[in-house]
Order: sequence, then C-alpha cells, then structure tokens
Amino acid sequence: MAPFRPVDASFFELPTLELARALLGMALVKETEEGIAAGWIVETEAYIGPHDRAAHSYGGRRTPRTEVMYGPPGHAYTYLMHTHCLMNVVSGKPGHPEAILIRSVEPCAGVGLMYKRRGPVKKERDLTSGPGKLTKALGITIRDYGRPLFLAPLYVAEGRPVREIGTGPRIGIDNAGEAKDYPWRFWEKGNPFVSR
DNA sequence: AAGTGGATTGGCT
DNA sequence: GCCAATCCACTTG
Repeated sequence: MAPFRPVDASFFELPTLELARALLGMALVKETEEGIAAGWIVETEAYIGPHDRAAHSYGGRRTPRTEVMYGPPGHAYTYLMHTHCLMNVVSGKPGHPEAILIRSVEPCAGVGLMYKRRGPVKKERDLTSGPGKLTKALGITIRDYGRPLFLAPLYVAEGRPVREIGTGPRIGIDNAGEAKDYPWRFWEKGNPFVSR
C-alpha cells in the first residue's frame, strides 16, 4: 500500500494566506533512491507578491531565481541561503508571484534516513525544526526547483488534523521595513518541532 | 569584473 | 550572544 498519496493540483488554488494555514498538518514527502522520507508540516510563512518588502518578488522583481513564483501554484521554489537550501510552495494565480516558506515539519516517515542525512543531532527535535534542517533531512535540494508538488518524487499529501494554529510575524526579515510586522507566520500550537 | 548581503545553522565564548 | 561557513543572485562600474 502507498502510505502517502499526493493531493490534487487544485489543492494549491487557495488564496496564499489560506493555503499557508491549510498546509499545516499536511505531509511533505520526498522519494529518492535512498528511500522515502516525510514530515507533517507544522510551520509556514507567506510571502505575497510585489508589495511585500520581505518577498523575493518585491517590486515585481522577475529573474531566473524568482521566475517560478510567476507561474501556476503548487510548484517548488527552492533557493540557497548561505549554506542551506530553503523550500517554498508557489501559490497565487499565474502572474501573482507569491509563495509559502515551509519553516518546519514533524518527522512522520523515514526517520532513520533523516538521521543519516543530518548527521549527529542532540535530540530528535533538531532533525527538522527549521527551514534549512528539514530540506536536508528530507533530501530536498536546489535541483527540486520548479517541480510540481502534486506528483512524485516531491509532493504534498493528505495529513492529520491540527488542533490550534498560532499566528505572528515572520522570522529573519528585520530589514523589511513595515512588512516585518505582518502576521504571516503560522504554526501548530504546542508542537515541539516549530522552529521557535 | 568586483562587491554586497542574505526568508540559516552550528559551534564557541 | 557572536560569528564563520560558503555560495550565488543581484547591483554597480
């Protein structure tokens, strides 16, 4: 039996702030030759188009890096941050460069593989409690750029219920002017894998 | 062609 | 708490 089945492409057609909440509790799955690894999404951040100073698409910036944000929703926007790869879910209608950063997940399959990829960690919590950590644990890389998230090998799948959702400002964008205070970060309250 | 600065992490003080 | 790691997109000349 297949433990995970990808969502339909239409799942991603929600408005970005709604999709950012809807993604909580869903499974993020990556299949590789090493095996399958997956986590329940427990923390997201929305980045909304040309008027969001914290977004890479701020001001309508359109470059090879941001190009995927201008396409249809439900594709992967991966990019490098210092020594790490971060992953977003493209959202919004074509022409609207919006995306949702996956900030943390709770391991739900392939935990052994995650330990192998992450190297020594003090606690299980350290496996996936941050945007750079979870991509390494799941084996998500810059080569996943542009991939549809409703088909193997990288996809969102039906998840489990979320009791209560917390809301607050996004992390690491202190230089984004007034946008730094927008309450566009969402997390599952009480979940220990939330980055902070 | 060279300089600047990150949507981060982990190790050390 | 501070800071190096390490790379590349983007800006400026």
